[in-house]
Amino acid sequence: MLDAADPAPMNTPSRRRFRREGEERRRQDLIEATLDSVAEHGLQGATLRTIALRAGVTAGLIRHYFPGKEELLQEAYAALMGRMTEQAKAALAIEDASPRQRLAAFVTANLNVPIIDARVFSLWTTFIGRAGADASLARAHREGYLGFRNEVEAVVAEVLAAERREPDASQLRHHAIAINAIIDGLWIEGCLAGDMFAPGELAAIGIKTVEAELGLAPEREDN
Amino acid sequence: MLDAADPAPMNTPSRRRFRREGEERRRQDLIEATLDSVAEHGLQGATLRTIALRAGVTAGLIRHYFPGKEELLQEAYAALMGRMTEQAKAALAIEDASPRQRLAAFVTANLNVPIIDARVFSLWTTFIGRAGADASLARAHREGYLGFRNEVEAVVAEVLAAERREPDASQLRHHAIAINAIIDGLWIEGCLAGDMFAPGELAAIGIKTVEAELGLAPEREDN
DNA sequence: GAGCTTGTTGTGCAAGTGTATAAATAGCCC
DNA sequence: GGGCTATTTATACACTTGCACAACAAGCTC
Repeated sequence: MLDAADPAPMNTPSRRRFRREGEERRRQDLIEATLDSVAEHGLQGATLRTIALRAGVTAGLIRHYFPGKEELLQEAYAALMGRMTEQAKAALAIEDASPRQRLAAFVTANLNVPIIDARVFSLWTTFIGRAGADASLARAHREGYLGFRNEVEAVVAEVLAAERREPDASQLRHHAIAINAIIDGLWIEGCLAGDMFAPGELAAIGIKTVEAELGLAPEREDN
Repeated sequence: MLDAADPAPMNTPSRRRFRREGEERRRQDLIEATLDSVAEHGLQGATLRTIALRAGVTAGLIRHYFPGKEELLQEAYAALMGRMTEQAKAALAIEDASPRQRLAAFVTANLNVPIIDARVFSLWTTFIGRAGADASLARAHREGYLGFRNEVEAVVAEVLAAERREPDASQLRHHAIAINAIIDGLWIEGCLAGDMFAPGELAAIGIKTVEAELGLAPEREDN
């Protein structure tokens, strides 16, 4: 049971067998393994050896694709951010829908899987927590946030225009900030304690709250 | 200028001088040093030596007050949570005010310093990020969150009662979840990019959004 | 298939980690 | 002031970490 590392019975010094993967494939695998490691045990658990093990290679290989651990983490964070904003924006791109429907679809998309996901949340917190200290991280976040908020602001403008309302720039900005906050806040609640909410409940609350913020007449119901 | 660590000119093997502080004081200092270290460099940077240096003692002393690093971190987290919920609830305790005023004061308090603070946010993210993996952390958070939400729900009930409204339990719950999300979301935006908002702007948006969610008539203004 | 390139492994190392423990001294009690 | 005790320092140790580098073999080219 002990020392089961040697398949050959004799003193074969045989190395581990391996395959040469394409460069892009390896980088992708390493980045994914990095995200997995960070999500599971935080930055602490993301050691080169852990990452390599998860990617099915040995630690030394990482240095062949990345100058150092720091760069690997940065690329992993960039990949994460890219995926998140891409998914969020995709929800806005539905065709043949009224502005109000598109806004509702946007809220719904952001308050269900796969956006509501404990793994993504864990990654977000570990990286974003360092934004206060790391300037490049802070800038990356700010750009992503502003991009997101501008998307929201654009839809809000369409929704209000369809309602014959004419908000000025300041009001639009306030609406966008508020709606962004509603989505973020509900997203956190869902990620941290998804089992406390019925399926679709967060999305329903989100839509109702957003429409109240914009002063849209509710479909029906009182109080 | 270099090697100024030895006050005695000769080969004195003199140990570092020290003072015996009270037990409670030392524990408090160590916990504070821990929070500072975590806030500044994350869990990675919070080594026993770093913490001890910040607390003005040597690393070995920590083991005299805490069984191990794990326990020190747990106590530090508990202290942080306690302080946060205490501050938040204190804002609700103002006397001689209408329910609506108390709610507004609550929102305002949570969207200004010292609640909006990059250091606290950094601490929150580093600890909460591990809630997905660490069960005790998750439970601690859930209790704090539910306590907070129940406070909100109680004020909401008072506000609506003062308006002669009679929401049922489900509606109350939805309002509390939504308001909680609004505060959390705006809190994050303020912590991450406080300089993007004018002083008091977040609080103003928060109050407006919360009152819209509850269907309270705005003081004045349109659109 | 021989040979070459380079992706990949394995080992080594210095720095740093948490923990254990012995030595020293600060400050109280008499 | 002398002696005791527990706080505090200092050192040691086993272990992990990121990184450097030499050896190796996978798979292409001819």
